[in-house]
Amino acid sequence: MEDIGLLFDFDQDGSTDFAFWGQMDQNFHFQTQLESFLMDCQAASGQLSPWSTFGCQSVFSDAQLTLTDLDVQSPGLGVCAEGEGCPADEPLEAAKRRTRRLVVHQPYKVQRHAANIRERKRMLSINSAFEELRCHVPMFPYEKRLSKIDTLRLAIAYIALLREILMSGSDPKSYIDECMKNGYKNQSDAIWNTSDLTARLSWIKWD
DNA sequence: TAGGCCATCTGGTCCT
DNA sequence: AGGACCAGATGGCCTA
Repeated sequence: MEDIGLLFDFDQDGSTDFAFWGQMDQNFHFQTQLESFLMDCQAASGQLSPWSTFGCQSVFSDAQLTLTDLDVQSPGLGVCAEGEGCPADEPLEAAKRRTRRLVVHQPYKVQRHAANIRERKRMLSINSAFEELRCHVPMFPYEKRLSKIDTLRLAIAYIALLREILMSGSDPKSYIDECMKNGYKNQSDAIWNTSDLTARLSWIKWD
């Protein structure tokens, strides 16, 4: 039984986009396992842009085994070595050809890469939440994308103002107009410039 | 060119 | 033990 690791760099930027590792014994059916894994990758890549193309390069320059080893030990796979001018097949085949098999002498490295990938996915989900939040805070039509910190601060100020409107029981539009005329005094300590906030709200269609 | 913003990597800590 | 979460470090990109 030996450890193997597969590292995928789909966008060919030199960093690992997906890692897969496990143990392999004599009965290990490499092709089946790899195909099923690549199907997972394809499914995942649909959600995790920018993984749009398959192009794999080993990130371990000191890999102990190469595609030649893979060829010998998994004769059914039909892979060819880099630079052999393989025909352009569908992405799955291309990925298989470019996949590197590694004997993991550095299990920490592989685990670290897997952790990096998870962290990247986590950050992607946070960023998508920020995008969603940006859609719910008042923006000027001509305004460029808000930074994360500005999005948070504006959201805080916006929520505070909405609460005040609710508490006042008055019509939102006239409340905003009044704020524009007299200057909005925020009851909270929101960092966001409050006159800027009311100006933003004046763009909102309240009916 | 400095400063702001961001993505990524990394190691530490907490949680399941 | 492994994954989630977090914060610090770093480097790239953009803008004033």
